[in-house]
Amino acid sequence: MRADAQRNRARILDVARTVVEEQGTQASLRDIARRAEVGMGTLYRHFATREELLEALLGSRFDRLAARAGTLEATRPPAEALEEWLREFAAGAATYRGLAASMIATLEDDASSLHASCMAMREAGARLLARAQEAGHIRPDVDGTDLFALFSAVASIADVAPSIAARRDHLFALVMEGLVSRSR
Amino acid sequence: MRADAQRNRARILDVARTVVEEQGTQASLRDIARRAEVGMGTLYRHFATREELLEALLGSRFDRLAARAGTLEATRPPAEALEEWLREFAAGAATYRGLAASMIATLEDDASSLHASCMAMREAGARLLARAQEAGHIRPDVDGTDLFALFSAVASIADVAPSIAARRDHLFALVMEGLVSRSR
DNA sequence: ACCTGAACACCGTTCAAGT
DNA sequence: ACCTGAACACCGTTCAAGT
Repeated sequence: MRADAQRNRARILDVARTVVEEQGTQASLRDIARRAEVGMGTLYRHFATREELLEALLGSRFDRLAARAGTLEATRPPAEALEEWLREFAAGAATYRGLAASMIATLEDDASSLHASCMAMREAGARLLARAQEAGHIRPDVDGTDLFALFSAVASIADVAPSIAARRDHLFALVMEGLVSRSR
Repeated sequence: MRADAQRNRARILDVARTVVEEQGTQASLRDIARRAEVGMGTLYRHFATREELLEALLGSRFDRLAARAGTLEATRPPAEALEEWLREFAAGAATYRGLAASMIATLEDDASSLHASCMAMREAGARLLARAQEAGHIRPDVDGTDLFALFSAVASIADVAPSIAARRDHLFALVMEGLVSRSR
């Protein structure tokens, strides 16, 4: 990559981080280009879609969270590992406004650049879920998609309604309760 | 109201119903005006905000659901009344794509034309919740806002991801499980 | 009193023209 | 190779001009 291209790419990512922090994952791409002092075409050349930009911004976080599931699986009892992972997942989903919604969109759209890293992360969580189910802690009629859907749903609504954001943890706890086996 | 104004209003509402059915609550207002064969100014004269239009489209549904809570309270045992009402609430939230999200937005925005009717409906649900709590069926640490947040969250995510829409009922059931008292 | 549609300020996306 | 910025097709919202 040419040196000026490299510089532009870095500038765009830098500015994008700030703008997404301010406006959420639906931030204006035009605004990002403007503030990076770069033509629209340059932004599109480096990131052909909004999802490519988000992947560059967030992909490593998803990878880290996927790896984290492996660590927790090796070091903690099943129920505790799952709960801790979900706590970290929820915290990650709150990184940027709209992120939970972007992750949900990824479910349907396997052309999305966020698809692969999100799926890997979901699958890592699903393994912790399966382990907790084998240990009898979690209802057997729940799968990884249910888990992801419920936690993402609560995260995405909290993004949109600040008054609900205040009770995020409580809502996560209530959802968690619903997944726990009745007879232990 | 002048006769032509009355006709225009009716036309707009008619077309809006169709377009919102097609595109969801975020439907293009321009498109509605176009298809109603009416100037943009006319649409704005009759419905100053998108929420006013939605209220005209949906207000009576909310009122009906609020009234339904009273009926259920009078005719069914507490737990059953709450569950049935939530079932109907969830079905209503699925009327239009984006409706659950619009209702959630209403929480923060008390200037919204949907605010009053939504709040009345939520309060009706909250009364059923309180009754089920007094009967010991539902955890005491849940309030009407929790109830609304959780069910709306699941409804709104199902709007966005068809693959999740298929398991709506299952997700509602899981959430419901989380609200039920452990010791009965 | 009410209606129309152009005007304005924004998008996202594409692409001819430049270096 | 890469960049620029105008062009295009859309928005929502407002408002002068018409009837």
